[in-house]
Amino acid sequence: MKITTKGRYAVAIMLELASNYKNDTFLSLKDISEREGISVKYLEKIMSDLKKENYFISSRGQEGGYKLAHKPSFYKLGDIINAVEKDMAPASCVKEDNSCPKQGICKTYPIWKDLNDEMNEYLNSKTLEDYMEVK
Amino acid sequence: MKITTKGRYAVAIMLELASNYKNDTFLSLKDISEREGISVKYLEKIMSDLKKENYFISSRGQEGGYKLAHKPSFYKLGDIINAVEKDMAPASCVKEDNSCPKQGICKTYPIWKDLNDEMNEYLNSKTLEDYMEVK
DNA sequence: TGTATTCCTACCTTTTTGGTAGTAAAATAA
DNA sequence: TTATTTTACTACCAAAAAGGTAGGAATACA
Repeated sequence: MKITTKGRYAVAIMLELASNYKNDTFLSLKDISEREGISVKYLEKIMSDLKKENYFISSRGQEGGYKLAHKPSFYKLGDIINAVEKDMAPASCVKEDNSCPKQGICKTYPIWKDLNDEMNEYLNSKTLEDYMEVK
Repeated sequence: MKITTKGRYAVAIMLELASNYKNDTFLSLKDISEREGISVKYLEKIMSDLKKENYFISSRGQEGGYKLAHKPSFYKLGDIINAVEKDMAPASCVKEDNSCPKQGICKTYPIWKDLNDEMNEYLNSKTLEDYMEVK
């Protein structure tokens, strides 16, 4: 039931960028790498997933890097995690494209459904702003 | 973030046994296998994990099988899942034996902590009785 | 006494995780 | 203009976890 490093690192990256939001400067993966102890290469990979959501503005070359495209309160934790994580639901049957043959009969379905709802309610009610460090 | 088949099947098995509780007869893995579509061999493996918790009374041979040692309301979903699942916490840092070097500094810790609390609150507040079919 | 069942220990294949490597493209500082 | 820095993109790979199977021994009952 663990969230993978990808999901956890994605949130860490986004929090770093959120902290830098008011500066309006580009933050490089090298800087994030040093602060978070994650290789630049792995950060790149995670960024490529997050990028699809049009989450940030980037610039190459010296003084380049990333900055958030929106303010921190725009980014829900659930959206960030779902962007990089394959499968967040406790069971695949609670998703829209449920193809389980026991659909409608299964007695455990309500359990995973309720758990999924609990988790989503929490993850969609919180944004980066809620967990930013106060400065 | 998915719960593995082991965790999901464990709950299904326990619900089957809960449904049979009032009969006070032994329910065999063969019967559960047929109803749930899980091989007897895999059921055995899951049972061996659950057994450590002294969850049931068993009998071998003809007319043998398992029955619950306590009434359905005794079994919390969280306990059942934790008995078979290696790691239920969204991140290992929220557990007692946390050995993360960034302990105390990490800005994402509160996120996983809060999520873990939400999940546990739900899973420990529900028992088999809450999800048994009404007959 | 035969059969049905639990019990116990290995083993195995596939998928997922958690990365690394190499190179191209672009932006900027000098 | 040129060297450097940084993002962008594609491939690859090793270790761990998931999801089982296989084979047999022990035991209870009909």
